[in-house]
Amino acid sequence: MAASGKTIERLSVYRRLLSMRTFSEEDYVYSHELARMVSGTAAQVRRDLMAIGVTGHSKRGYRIGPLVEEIGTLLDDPEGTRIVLVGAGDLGRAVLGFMKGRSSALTIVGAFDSDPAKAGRVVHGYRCRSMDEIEGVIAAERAQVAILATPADGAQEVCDRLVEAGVRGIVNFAPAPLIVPEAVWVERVDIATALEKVACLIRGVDETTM
Amino acid sequence: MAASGKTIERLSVYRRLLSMRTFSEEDYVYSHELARMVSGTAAQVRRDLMAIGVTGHSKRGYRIGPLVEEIGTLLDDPEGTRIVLVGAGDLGRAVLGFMKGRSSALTIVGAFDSDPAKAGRVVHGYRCRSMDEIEGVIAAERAQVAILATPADGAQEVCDRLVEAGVRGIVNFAPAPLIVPEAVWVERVDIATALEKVACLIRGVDETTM
DNA sequence: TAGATTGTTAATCGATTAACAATC
DNA sequence: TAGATTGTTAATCGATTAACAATC
Repeated sequence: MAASGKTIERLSVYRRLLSMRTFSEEDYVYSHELARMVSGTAAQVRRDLMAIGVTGHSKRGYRIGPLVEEIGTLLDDPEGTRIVLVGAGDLGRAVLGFMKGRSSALTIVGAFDSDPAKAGRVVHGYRCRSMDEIEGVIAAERAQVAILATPADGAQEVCDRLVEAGVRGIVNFAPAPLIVPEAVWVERVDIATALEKVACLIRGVDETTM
Repeated sequence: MAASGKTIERLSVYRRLLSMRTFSEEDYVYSHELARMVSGTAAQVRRDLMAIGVTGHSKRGYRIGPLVEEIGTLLDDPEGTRIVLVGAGDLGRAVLGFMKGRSSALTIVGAFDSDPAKAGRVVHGYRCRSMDEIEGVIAAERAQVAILATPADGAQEVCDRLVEAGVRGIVNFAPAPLIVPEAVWVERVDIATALEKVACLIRGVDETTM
């Protein structure tokens, strides 16, 4: 029941991996097979699955069907998660493309941009709206999550509006830290930092290997 | 000297925050100020700065100029990091937009797409090339890092080519885990998982607060 | 049976936080 | 001085890994 953030991330990956391939009702997977796929350890996989109460078979491993279903019980809100996207630039467009035709558990209920010129434009099947409408849409659709794909400038201001309007979770692509009330969860996706980290770590690897 | 991955991430954020505002040679910052900006603790900031050997002043805090410079000494390769981008879809475009006119420490030396129709097209000032050329460009430019912004299908195949061509670090946006030799560092940026995690955690928060 | 895998506890590892003497 | 901050060690916390009895 008490699954940590890391466990949740890995469960999400397990599910995606298992869903990518078609499997029959009778297919099983071993913990070490899942581990190899995610470059982890079998013990960790078993612990993750223990956290959601999935139980395996000591000779055949875990039945894939029930496993995927049980991950869904943890990850997916049975009433669905409704998401607004702010920022219809390249990144916002990429996210919309990602979402199009994906799981019904996550639904984009509105895309917004501060640029009035973008209002009305249709991106990947989603109509871009003016920021004026965002509070109304969040309320009407009961959106719980926002994706912030704006530049750093003004990100905090948008964030404040989102929180005020009732959003409880934010995926933040803006290269700026957000200050939010404790009840709001912010998941940072920091592309610039990811790049700098890789550039730095491959230098460290060199030192160690030399 | 021995900075962990987490410390490197935070140092990258500190630097960006400090660089965003203009400061004079005489400006100082306290550990608790930096901590508040990143929603961390002052002790953690001091530990991070200790790791790069930066020393503060017991009454005024840390001088910003030398601090930013010292972070650069750790993060930036003095000879620069040359990066190839694979996948010129929405996401690849977003990354190119990000990089345009940024720090000289990271340079995009080539953008590639498997779609021959995209070859020759110019995106954010970068000319998109055919995948046939990628090994040549990596060798000629001595590119150390690749950004993988392709769909999951074929990501592993592209990855293998990159590694074979000499790339030692990969920022992986493709929703697929990559199998690489131990000497290659993969930094995963998983948009789908970030969304699922937020959607899941805001439910958990509810339970705890109730 | 023999062999391989699960479920789970104990041991390890690493990172964060608390605490406080030293400093200005 | 009094008060606030740094530098650093010790304590805590959490997550990962190792280990192994139970199971098939």
